[in-house]
Amino acid sequence: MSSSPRLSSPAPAKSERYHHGDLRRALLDAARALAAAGGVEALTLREVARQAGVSPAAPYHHFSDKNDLLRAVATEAFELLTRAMAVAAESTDDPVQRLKAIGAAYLAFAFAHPAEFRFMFRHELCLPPGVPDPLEQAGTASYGVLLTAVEAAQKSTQVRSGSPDTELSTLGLTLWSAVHGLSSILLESPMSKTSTPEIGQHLARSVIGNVLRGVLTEEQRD
Amino acid sequence: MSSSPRLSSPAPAKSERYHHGDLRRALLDAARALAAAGGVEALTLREVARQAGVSPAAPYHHFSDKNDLLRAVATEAFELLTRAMAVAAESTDDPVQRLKAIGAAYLAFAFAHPAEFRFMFRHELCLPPGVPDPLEQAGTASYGVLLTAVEAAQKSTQVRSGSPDTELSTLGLTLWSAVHGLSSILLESPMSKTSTPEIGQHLARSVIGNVLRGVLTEEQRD
DNA sequence: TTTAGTTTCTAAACGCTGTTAAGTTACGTT
DNA sequence: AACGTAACTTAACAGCGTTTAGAAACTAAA
Repeated sequence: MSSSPRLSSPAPAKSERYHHGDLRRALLDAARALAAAGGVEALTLREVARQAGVSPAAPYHHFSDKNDLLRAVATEAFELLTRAMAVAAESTDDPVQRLKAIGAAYLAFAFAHPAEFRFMFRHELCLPPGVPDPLEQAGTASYGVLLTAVEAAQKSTQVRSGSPDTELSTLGLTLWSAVHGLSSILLESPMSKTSTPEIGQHLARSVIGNVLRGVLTEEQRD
Repeated sequence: MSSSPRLSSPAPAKSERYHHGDLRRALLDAARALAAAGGVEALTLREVARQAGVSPAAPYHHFSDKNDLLRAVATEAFELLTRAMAVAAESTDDPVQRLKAIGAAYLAFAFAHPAEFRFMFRHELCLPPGVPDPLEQAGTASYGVLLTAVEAAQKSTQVRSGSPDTELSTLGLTLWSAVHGLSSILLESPMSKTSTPEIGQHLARSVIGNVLRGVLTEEQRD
């Protein structure tokens, strides 16, 4: 008994304990919830602390900065995106369909997490060059899923001839640009309120189809 | 003489006059300069007023809000973009080359005005739906330049057959997505410091070429 | 079990921001 | 010349990010 006194006294509610337990996790979750509810401009460090039930200075023991907190949220969002793209990639064995599935997953992520998507790519979040940057790594990992699928598609289908620029990097960049651009436009445009995720998915299929037709010889229908 | 007393007394320096003359213009210019120098986060309403040599409350006689000032800056940026795209469209008579020129102009604008480009598309700048929004109109005008060129290209070249989705809107959206996505990625990516405008132009040509190949029957080389 | 050391938090303050209210100055008109 | 209006200033408010100093709780060794 005396060796485990904690069992005798019931654990107080997290909000009443002086030491939070996992404040870092709570701060990240609160930040995510605030961004989802009111956009990035509603994401205040003081409000995050308030939601977690701690003082305004408490977050500074877990994040060096407000930017540091935002960077961590963005990094986790990229990890989620990477997983979603990887799951989509495993949904089919056909390389072209796989590319379409990855693009659809990308757009679905943007619609599911609009607030995070809007600041995941902001360059001011990145650390200065030279310093290892988890956000940059997480973004590169997402891009890597696409690049792998592009490479597979290139091997299995003939790359359109007569085009000197259809290297891996250019093909991947073309696809990433098209899908990222579409996601941004649908998300930021005023018409985004009227456009449902279903419309977005349909447009994504069309846009990806258009691009793939330009890049691969084999034509594949929706 | 008495009818034009201003000529007798030399006009005092703008900074010394109580009435600024054209404070609205000065605020817009100062805002643009601040954004160009230090990004959007450096664009403070108080600093804008400081640069214009007026008190922090003065801007409120010309803009209802900080957002209102930002919206005006973004609107003017869209007007500049529209002009640049229109000029590029007139640079050639070939419809496909015209599309490439417009895309290159878009990317060149993004590189020339990165700070403005980064917030021109933020949806929180837009007015609530229903209210006539100059920013939305200016953006639609830019898009219109592209749509007109796409329409011309569709008439002059055969649209690739067997694709049910190659309507005007989808084609335009595909091109806009690809070019906008590429601009965003090049601008926001950490590698953007190393990528020169020339590299960007080259990538733009490749990406647009890839997309056009998917959309139009006639193949045209760079 | 006490003690020392370290981590995690609070309280209070700083300068900055966007914004508003009330008062002042200059302009345009009659 | 006087008045009404528009453009500005001064002063203040709450809220923000951040820092400093100190209190509280956990950890581990004596």
